[in-house]
Amino acid sequence: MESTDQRTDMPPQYEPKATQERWSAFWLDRKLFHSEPSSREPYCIVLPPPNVTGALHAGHAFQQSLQDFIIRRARMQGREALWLPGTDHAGIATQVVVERELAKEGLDRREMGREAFLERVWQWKDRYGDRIVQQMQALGNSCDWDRLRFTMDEGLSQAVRVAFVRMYDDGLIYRGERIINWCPRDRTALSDSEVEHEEVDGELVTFRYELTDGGGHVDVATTRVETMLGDTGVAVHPSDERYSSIVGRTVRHPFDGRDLPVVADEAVDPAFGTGAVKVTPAHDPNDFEIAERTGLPRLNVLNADATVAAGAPEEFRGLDRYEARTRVTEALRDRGLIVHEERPFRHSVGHCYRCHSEIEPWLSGKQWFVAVDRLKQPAIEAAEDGRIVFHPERWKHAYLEWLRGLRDWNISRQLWWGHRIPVWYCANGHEFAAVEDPASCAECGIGDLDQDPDVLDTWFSSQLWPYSTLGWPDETPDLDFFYPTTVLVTGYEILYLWVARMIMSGMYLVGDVPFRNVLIHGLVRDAQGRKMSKSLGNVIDPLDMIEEYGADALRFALARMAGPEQQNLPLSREGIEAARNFANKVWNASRQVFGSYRPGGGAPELPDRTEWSLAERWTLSRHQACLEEVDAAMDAYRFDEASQALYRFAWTEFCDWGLEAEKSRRASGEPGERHDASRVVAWVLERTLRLLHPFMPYVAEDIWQRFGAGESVVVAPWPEGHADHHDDDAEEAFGFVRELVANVRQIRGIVGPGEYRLVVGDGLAEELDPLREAVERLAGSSLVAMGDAEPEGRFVRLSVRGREARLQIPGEFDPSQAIALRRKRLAETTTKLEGSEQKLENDRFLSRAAPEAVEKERAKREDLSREAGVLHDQITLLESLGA
RNA sequence: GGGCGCGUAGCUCAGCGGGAGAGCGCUCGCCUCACACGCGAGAGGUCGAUGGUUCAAAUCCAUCCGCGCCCACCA
Repeated sequence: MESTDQRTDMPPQYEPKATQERWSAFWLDRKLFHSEPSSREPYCIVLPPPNVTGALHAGHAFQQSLQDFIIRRARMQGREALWLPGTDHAGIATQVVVERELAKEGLDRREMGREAFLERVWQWKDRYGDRIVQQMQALGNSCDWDRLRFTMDEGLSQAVRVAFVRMYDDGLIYRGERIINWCPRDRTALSDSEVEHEEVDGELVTFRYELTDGGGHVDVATTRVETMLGDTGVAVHPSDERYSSIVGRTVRHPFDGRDLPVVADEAVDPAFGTGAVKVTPAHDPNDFEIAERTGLPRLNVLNADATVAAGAPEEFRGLDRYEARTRVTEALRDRGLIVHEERPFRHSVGHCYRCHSEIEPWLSGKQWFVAVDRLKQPAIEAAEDGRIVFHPERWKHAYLEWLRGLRDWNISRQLWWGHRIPVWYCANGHEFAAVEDPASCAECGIGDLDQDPDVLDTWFSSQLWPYSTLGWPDETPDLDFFYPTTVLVTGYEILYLWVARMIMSGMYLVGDVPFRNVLIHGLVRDAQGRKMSKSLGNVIDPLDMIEEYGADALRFALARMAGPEQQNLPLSREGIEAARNFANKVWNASRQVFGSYRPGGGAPELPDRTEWSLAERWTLSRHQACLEEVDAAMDAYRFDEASQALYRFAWTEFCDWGLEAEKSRRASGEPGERHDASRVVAWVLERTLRLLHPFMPYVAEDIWQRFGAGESVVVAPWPEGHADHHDDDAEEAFGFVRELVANVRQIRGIVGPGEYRLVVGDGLAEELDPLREAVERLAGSSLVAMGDAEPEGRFVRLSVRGREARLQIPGEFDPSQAIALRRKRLAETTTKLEGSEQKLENDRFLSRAAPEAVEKERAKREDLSREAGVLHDQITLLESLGA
């Protein structure tokens, strides 16, 4: 037999760093993560592409770990498992980063011009685009790196154009002049989903419009006084009798003398404020619609940077919007038109999801929109009839509600970095969309063409991700084989921004759902549930954690908190450390096993059933239970449960009892016998490593390789269960042993070291005989049968599961001495306890102590009280031993 | 305004109709020949409050209190 000692190169502590480097290289070298269409069952996950210029954070680490757990298991289960990675160009985010870089050099993109600027962005991308990919690899992600894609690479850009043109020609994309969400800082339009609403403490100002004919006035309230510069009317409810006499008349604008009609419209709530509302069509979506219905004109009084524009009276031009607010209020006050000064008013204001500036509802000129009415119906049905399943299911309802209320999607951005809108305008006023850059007008043939200057919303390309990465619009073998993908793993924060749109576009462009399952997870927070932020100083950098504790530890810690119902996922250094300790535990269990087991060719094989000891039967039974739990949990995407089951089995069952019980058997005997005695634990270990591999691939691989059972645990078969390993008798019998041992240990802990003898009746002795060595080792006592006779000396009666035993304690033991010691300590504790109580009492009467100090004192009293209880119990036990 | 989630051991959470659990932290004893990133033994909870359904409720229902999130064209 080949007899190399697998343990000689296993140090007492697992060393993650070298292990990770070694096996990463090995996996990539062998292309174990590469996948092609085959006769196997397809299993595909597309990675939600992180920002190409971003850095890997704890949220990425978590989300990607979940995907890796899934795909590694699927691969072992014999599926053709593809995890397709990539990065996103992230329009605004990237453009802003590069603009900031340029600003350091004193450069401005508008001065550089579009082409030069884009060149700089590409340089940036080439320089930093690999960084996040390398970071993803450091996690141990088993992505098919040969298929790495980027939303602006050639193929995906082509997909964007085809999608656009198809939707344009089908009337689903149109250009229109509507109120949009404008970010004055990024100077671009945003979709509704990119606006975050926040409650803000504002002020409600009521001011007065005098009727032009001098016959009275009407008061209106607003939180945005400055927009009154753009008012073109006043609206009241049609059935509001207070105002019926002034409908149709006009009021005079105090600053520029314009006459503003008073109109009637259903949208006005008569119960709010004065029941009359100023109408600013160019700066408020509601007002825009009122103006549409009533024919009021639109007057734009803001520039793109939210300063007051030329359409406004001269005295306010050029002012910033907030400054204008103050100045307009002052001007109104000067004219005696303020009815109520500012009243505190809490209302919700939109903010840019990127830069957090206040969003300006603005009439920016023509923008491009996707009409959603025809797109959303199939997307609704796909979720309703279960072609797409949400995990947890409650997100389905959120998704459906959002879709039902969805309005047209603004997709044009006034940026340069992104997919330029493939629409051209000719000198004759024709407009057309084209996949390839045209040389002449599609309608009149003249060559004088201008391409639309805007680029598409980043999410327009992202929504194509599940199929554009597989080759769409071409009907590639990949697309045919892997689409629809199996499961999408993502956070709830982009359910609308991204997930819903992938479903809508996938249904429309490809004709089928983009994925069959959607796994929605929570957000990674710190141990106190707070968001990780630099200002709080609570950021856990996954790369630091990998450096310090190893990738396996980080992954396992992430797995353990992956409960699906949580919105917050607390990640702490302590949790990662605990996972690191677990990896080390597995490592050392292997050292133990390889101390006697000598791998032959192939995986360990179980000896014949008749040769299993009780401890082995119990271990195999527990292992089978563990396997079933892991399978059920992973099928339900419950990685917290799966990792918990593995932790419990590997540590508290396999190591603490399974391995310990076998130690004595292996300690004695010849080398050959030792090997035989290890076959069961070796078999269990090898299979446990396979179960552990999706979570802790590096340590699993490093140990697994020592069995010489195959190329790599990455492609080893996922363990099949052995239902016949369930062994209720062994569970019962060994459970009894565990309890008996625990009882003995408890007494030994109190009495102290020495020679103990566990004395049992003949019947029980016979039952325990096969376990004699294990029991003696675990309990630290020799086992003797004495029939019904009383043992000599001092002993404690034990009653475990209805069976009686007596533990004879060391002859030299002197209870009175032990009791005296305990009594002394009890007296000390009691004194301290009384002191503590006295102190609390004094503090209560004098109420002078700081609350924190009182709390601390209370905790101290609690501790002392508990200690006294424990000592008391010990004294009682010792006294029962008789003096 | 509409919807959703959460309140269980000091901390973070699992359990969701019949035994109150895990990790970390804490106390005590141990460098026991795989592991001190360890071993053994402990302490610690009226499962947010009230009422109801049930033979039985942390677990189901109702109300309330306290956190948090999402959606919404609240001037």
